[in-house]
Amino acid sequence: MRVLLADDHKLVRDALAFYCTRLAEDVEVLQAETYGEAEALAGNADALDLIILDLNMPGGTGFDGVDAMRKRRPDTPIVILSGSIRHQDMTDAFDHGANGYMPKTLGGDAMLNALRLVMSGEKFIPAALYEEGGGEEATDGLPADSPLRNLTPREQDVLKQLIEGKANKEIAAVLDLQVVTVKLHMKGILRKLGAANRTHAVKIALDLKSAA
Amino acid sequence: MRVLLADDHKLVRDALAFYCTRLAEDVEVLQAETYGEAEALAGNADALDLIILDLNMPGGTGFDGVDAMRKRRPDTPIVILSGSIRHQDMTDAFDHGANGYMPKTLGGDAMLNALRLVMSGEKFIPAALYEEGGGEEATDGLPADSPLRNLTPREQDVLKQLIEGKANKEIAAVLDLQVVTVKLHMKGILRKLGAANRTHAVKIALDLKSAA
DNA sequence: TGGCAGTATATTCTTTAGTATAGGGTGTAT
DNA sequence: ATACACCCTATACTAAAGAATATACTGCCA
Repeated sequence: MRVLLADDHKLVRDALAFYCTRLAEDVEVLQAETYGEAEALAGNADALDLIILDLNMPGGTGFDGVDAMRKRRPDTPIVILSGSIRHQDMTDAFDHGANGYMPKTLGGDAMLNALRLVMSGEKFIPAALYEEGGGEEATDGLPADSPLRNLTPREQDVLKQLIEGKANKEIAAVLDLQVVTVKLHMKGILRKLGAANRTHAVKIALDLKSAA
Repeated sequence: MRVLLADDHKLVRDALAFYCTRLAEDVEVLQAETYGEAEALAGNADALDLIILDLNMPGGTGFDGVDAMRKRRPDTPIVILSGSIRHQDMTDAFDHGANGYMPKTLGGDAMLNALRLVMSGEKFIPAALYEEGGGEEATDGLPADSPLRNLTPREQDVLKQLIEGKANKEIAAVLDLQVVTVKLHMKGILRKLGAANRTHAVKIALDLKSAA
């Protein structure tokens, strides 16, 4: 049995590789540190029984690596590894053809069994995905654990303007601030939402709202 | 290890019991033909590692049997067996505290691995449940007069990446273009959507899509 | 065959976005 | 009283976005 394992953290790779050796009698684990390496390995390897991809790797552009891998290996089960349990990430993963989404918080036995399940042709959907859908809403329509709740009032003001597509200068004019101050709050928003830039922040914020 | 197995069809019970014996070294399977029998067994048995309940048993009134069993055994994983893959049944099952929902169409290996997964503390959610919600759209579902239709194919490619929050450099990498070319298409997008900047364009595009 | 739309690239430029660091002003809770 | 979180501003810098112009290749249509 051959497993392709891609993660930029050596520690995670080692732990995962150890689990993988317990999947069957003879398991060969091919390790990759980047999407590029992973694709190269996937191109060379004769047969693969399982592909494990970390979602956040340097040089990785979201789900493009997943798409590329799915295209290259249409029939090999792909499991997405992720540190987050963001609802959107999970649905995105399955929309991009993944066969499983494994939070790194998953325990060893559960992880092992999840991998077995995927290899037997089923999909592994973490309970968090379902529970999010059935969760109750707070009074203003946002889930209690929404990252949007972590924003300070001023940051929420800025975010509201940002979603309208306004530039920093315009936001500053509306809120009667200096542009530097808008940038300050913007930085807080990007950090708290885990966004790489303002446009990304808009997507994340709208996803969170529509999910609520 | 002790498993409680309730199903009114002897054939199903026998098949399941055989699978259960493969779950571990020494497995004791307690079989029940009705909810009443199952509850009696659950009351007597000292320890149970897994409970498997058929959804449609004579005398069974929907999920009442599940509720009763959950109340009697708050910490034992319960897997619901069902011939149907009705979406409502699945969500109901999880709402009533089930740890898994197994369609009888599930293959042997997959079934075995699903049971293992549940016993390791996770939930087993069949892919059918998710796929119901995440159904794909055959066409893009856009109105014929949508401004999005005025975009050239390449501009739509760029817009798609833009909505993901990607920077020009990243978009260029994904589409195998130079950054200047991305900017070219970007300018076309901004003009055709009447957007002042890329973030504004995302808002407009998402508004148009959600309105469709 | 010439015009046209779409695609792609290069160069140059100005503006905006984003990071970093530093400072000072509120409150409020311990 | 003194931390702490939030808020506002300033300076300085790098990176990215966006505009403008020019060149060039394709396919298509009249």
